[in-house]
Amino acid sequence: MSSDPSNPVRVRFAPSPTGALHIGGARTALYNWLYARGRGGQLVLRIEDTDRERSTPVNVEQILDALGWLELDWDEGPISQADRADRHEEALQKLVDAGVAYRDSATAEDVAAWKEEHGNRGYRGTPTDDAGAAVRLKVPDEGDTLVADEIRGEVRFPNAASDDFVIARGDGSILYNFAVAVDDADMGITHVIRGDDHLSNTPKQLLVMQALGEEPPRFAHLPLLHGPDGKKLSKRHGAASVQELREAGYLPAAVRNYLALLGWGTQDDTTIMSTDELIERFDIADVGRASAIFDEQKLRWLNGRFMREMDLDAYTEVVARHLGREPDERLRAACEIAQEKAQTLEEVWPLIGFLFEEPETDEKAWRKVMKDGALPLLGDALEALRGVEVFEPAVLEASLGRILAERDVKPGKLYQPIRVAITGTSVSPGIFESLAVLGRERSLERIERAVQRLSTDRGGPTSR
RNA sequence: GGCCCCGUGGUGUAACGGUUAGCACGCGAGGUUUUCAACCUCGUAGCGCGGGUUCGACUCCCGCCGGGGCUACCA
Repeated sequence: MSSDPSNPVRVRFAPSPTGALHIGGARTALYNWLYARGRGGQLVLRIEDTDRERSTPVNVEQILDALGWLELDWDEGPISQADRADRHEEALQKLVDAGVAYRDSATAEDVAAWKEEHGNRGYRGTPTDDAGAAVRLKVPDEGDTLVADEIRGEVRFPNAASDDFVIARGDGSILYNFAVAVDDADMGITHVIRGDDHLSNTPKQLLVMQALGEEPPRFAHLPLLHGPDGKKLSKRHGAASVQELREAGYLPAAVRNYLALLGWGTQDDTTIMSTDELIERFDIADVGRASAIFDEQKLRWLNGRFMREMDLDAYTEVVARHLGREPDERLRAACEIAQEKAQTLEEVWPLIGFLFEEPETDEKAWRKVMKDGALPLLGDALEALRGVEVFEPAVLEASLGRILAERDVKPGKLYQPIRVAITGTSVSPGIFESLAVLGRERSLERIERAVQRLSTDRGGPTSR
């Protein structure tokens, strides 16, 4: 686990630049980061800003933003591939001059035809002088290209089955498998940790590095992530990107913990870990080989654990940021009584909203709770609340408790009507705490209103 | 078609050539309780299939089945 300071670990992460940071990509980034941090190295980003084929808008900012939210830090690699063009051209020329790459005018159809004739073998082209032809790398006919994968072990790819693949288009622009190999070498990348879908690309990149005479990095290919239906994870599976996770009210620390556990586990069954502990314990060699399904339920649970363990100031802070409010005293008081109940930041407001604005009454809850007996009990409650010395939970509990004894009713008979009266719903923080934070004046107001409505309903046509 | 990867309960995982196959989420039951949560207790459910190797396979080998990836002048 020790790192050689003269040869620092540099792991690189290359997210797809076409949109939001996908959850699978986030896990890859996290593993890269944990591994780098655990070795005293750094995470290096390589983002392609060119996407000519699909012509989708490239959104680098969005990805950097998501990584920042996850609280991962990085070293910026080449963001603009245009800036790398000279270097790519140079490497390409070197290979052509050395005769390990050659121009070939064959088109995709030509290659298909060639395979028709030669069977399922790797395509081998015919060198041409045509300067407008694509450049292909020569792949040996014999032997295997060996990928020494940190997770999969040694994987062999027979060279004979591999095409002389195109590394530069006819117009001179270079292709991905060539560009990454050159960039990784130039950036001094020591480890490439990425999705399984790149395993088959690895021999190509290895071949390029070999031809260039560069020392290849170590590779680790992670199992892919799928949605609950077993299909590739996508939008229709709910939250599929880091941005959506943030909007749903998850905490970065919880997301890191959860993502780390998606493909990796500890031998002693530890589940909840701080990020320092993750860094300490994580090793890429321990990552599993089977693809995993992203299931939000466990994330919710884990997030709830993290939220409950925060200290009140920090909690108030993140809640305020999520709600776009000021973390003032009132919000702090609201957070205090709601903290143990919410699993995500999104769930906080429904619990405390009644403290900030007039609640809308949940009619279903009203009908369920405002039954016979509610009216006189609410009357008693009003009286008790008016007469109470200080509006504090313990005092309120004692005072309202006396009504229970006098009337000989179960607690729910009294507390649920009060709850619905002041919060509008049957689900809220503790009733005494809720009353205390809401304050005497507004509590009385809302209960009076409920009493009024109850009285009216009784005499109305809907009563029996 | 060719090449490659993968297969432990519903989900994420742990372990091991020999254990009653562990833990967590979920789910179910009970407890606690002013609602909902939280918390506590108990429970539920798994080694894809078939051959080998072995005294003994979830574990090693082969085949099959199933899932996935690559097979672009995409990244």
